[in-house]
Amino acid sequence: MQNFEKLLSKFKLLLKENGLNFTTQRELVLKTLFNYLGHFTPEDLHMLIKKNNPDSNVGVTTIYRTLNLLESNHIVTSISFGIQGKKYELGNKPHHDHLICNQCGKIVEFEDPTIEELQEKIAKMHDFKLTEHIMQLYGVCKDCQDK
Amino acid sequence: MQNFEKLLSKFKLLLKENGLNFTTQRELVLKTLFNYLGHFTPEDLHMLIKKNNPDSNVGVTTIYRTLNLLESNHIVTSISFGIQGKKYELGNKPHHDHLICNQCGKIVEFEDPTIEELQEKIAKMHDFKLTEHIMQLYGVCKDCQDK
DNA sequence: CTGTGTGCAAACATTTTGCAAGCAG
DNA sequence: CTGCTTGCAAAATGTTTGCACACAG
Repeated sequence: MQNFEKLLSKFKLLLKENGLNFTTQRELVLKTLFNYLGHFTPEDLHMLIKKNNPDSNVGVTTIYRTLNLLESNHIVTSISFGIQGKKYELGNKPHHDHLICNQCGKIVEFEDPTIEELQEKIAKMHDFKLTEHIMQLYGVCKDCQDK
Repeated sequence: MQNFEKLLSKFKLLLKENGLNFTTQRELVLKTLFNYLGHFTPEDLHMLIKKNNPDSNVGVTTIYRTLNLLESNHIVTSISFGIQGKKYELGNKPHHDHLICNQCGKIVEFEDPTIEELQEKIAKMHDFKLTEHIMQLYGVCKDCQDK
């Protein structure tokens, strides 16, 4: 999912299938997530949208509702980042986990197939059928260590 | 840290060192955490304490304040369990992670040194100095699969 | 037109804070 | 006594809901 048009079509299709309408607000949320690839709280998104679209008038409520809608359709993913709160990211990347800097809040993504395998093994040992997992490494990034 | 007396002494010492007082409420919180080893939200604890000590009168506020105090002294640890919210557990066990059942909410603890090593390796690759990490595997436990 | 979507305000749930009164040392 | 602690009520957050109006199809 490299370009916005594709993503938008997918979203429109999903809406249609569920008898929902395509609206400016919903498009704005999706577009903002796409343009500022990253991790946002609903409030972050709200402010970003307002800043970039001063003429539009999108309420926080709509952000929450749209994010829930997008999440249940697996277009975005939500993750809880401790003190930073619950954040959303566009779910168009392969599965990955996060490294978080305690000082500046920077979030770095990484993948590690070996860990994924180990997780499966552990789940099996305890007779769990795994559905998802969260792995977050907290620490201090290079930049902050140098300060 | 296998018995309550030891834990209590440690706590009292800590209080003294910081010029804080030892009070019934603080003891109750610690005792409850010790007696019901598990994972509790502040509200869980509040209710447990009230139920087991009908004569005492401990406010939610105190629970929060005491948990923060215990956490900053590394006597308890807090973990965010997604929809289940933030929970606290006594920090007297070696480091471990959690398997959580999406259906019944059961929480199973496990350890895996290999994963710990891999996490260190990943942190190093990204020039992070690791301070802590969170790993939670969500799935369906044996009991719930059988239903 | 009809039904879905929206913003607003109010309701909620959870956690924090200000304060006067209550205990520990 | 002195000052740390407490419970209460109020405030602060973050999120959800009810409702009348607005808009998409």
